[in-house]
Amino acid sequence: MVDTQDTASRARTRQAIIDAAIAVLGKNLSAPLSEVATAADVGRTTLHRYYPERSDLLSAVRAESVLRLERATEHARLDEGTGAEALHRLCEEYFELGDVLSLVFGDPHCLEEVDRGQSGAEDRFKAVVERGHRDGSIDPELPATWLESVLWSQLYAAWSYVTDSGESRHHVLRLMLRTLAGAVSPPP
Amino acid sequence: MVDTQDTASRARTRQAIIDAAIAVLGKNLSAPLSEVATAADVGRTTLHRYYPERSDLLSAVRAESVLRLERATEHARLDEGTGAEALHRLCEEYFELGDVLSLVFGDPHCLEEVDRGQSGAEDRFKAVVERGHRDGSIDPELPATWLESVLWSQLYAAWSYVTDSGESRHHVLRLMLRTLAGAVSPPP
DNA sequence: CCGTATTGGAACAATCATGTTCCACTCGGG
DNA sequence: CCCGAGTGGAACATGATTGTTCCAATACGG
Repeated sequence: MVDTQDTASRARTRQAIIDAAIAVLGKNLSAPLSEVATAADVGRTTLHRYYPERSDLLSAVRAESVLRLERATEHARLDEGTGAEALHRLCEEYFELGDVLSLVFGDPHCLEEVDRGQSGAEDRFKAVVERGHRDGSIDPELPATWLESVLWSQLYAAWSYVTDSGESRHHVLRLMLRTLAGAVSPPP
Repeated sequence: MVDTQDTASRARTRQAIIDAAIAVLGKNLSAPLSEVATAADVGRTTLHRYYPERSDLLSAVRAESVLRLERATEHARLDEGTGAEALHRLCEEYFELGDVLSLVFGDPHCLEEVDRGQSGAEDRFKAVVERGHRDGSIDPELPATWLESVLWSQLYAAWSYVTDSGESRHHVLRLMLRTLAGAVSPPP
């Protein structure tokens, strides 16, 4: 924290470390730091230079995840169309985050962080669901908190399915959007 | 393995260890053995007496999980009614397994184990889904492998929701069965 | 081309989970 | 009541991960 300034070179290294950390720690949150270093194509010494303690790296990784989630949420334009349509777009955007999904899903602390970091993320989600309840696109018996769980678990399931079933991202995204649409829509 | 016999007392201790291990390792697969021992209300020494190495404990825990899954599967009477009804019953039964869900979901090795242990578990599941495709109760665009992912992720989400939202098991089960029913049924 | 910034490797201490051994305690069945 | 099965605690060795230090090599900008 001594110098907030990063030269171009340092910025690149720092980003490489974060990216590698998201990938490695996403698969296994208690993976050794040496693995992260290797994945980042960086010496373990260098890693410690940028993030002296493991917890520092974790904080940075969580912050980066929050950042990407915020951007994705913006892209989803949550206040347009029906509630269900908004959820649909939100899933499309989140799905693109790839490894971040595994990380956020596997790290209990991370979701709390998202709610604190992103101003009122939880409230915004709740608002979307309740709009869906009113406009008839979302089953009113399903509370926002439960749908949040469903959304995250499906995203995680879909991303895992991509990585270890070999199906194309696009195809799996279609599958997930279909099951999710069915899950939230009111029964006929 | 010297004596396959357990006295009543040893059997009780062994079971306490397994139960504690399922609970603790379900929350965190790389939790230290001392935590398992504490949760089982047993000395670390005793734990090592029953399961000399960590891998021995893991094997035993996986075996117990497979056993419980087998029993639950039997109770579900997979060959009765429509495919969707069979899935519905399967979820009800699996949901009762509680902590086992977290464990199986969090341990990649465990599901493979289930498939090897339980004779053709994967095939039986596939058969149910395909029956559902034919009888019109399950959307034919959703392959069995994807539905298996959805089922497990929803079970995990539901169980987590119970443990850290405080809602009653029964209520959450209802929520889950509703979202799952919507997810698998063909679109109107 | 020079000098500084950045890096990677080696060697080290500290910590923690694991696995082992030994011994004293106690609980329960005969 | 007594004896053995079962247990728990303490102490120890080991290996892996973490965090630190120092130094030589290299890359990069001026």
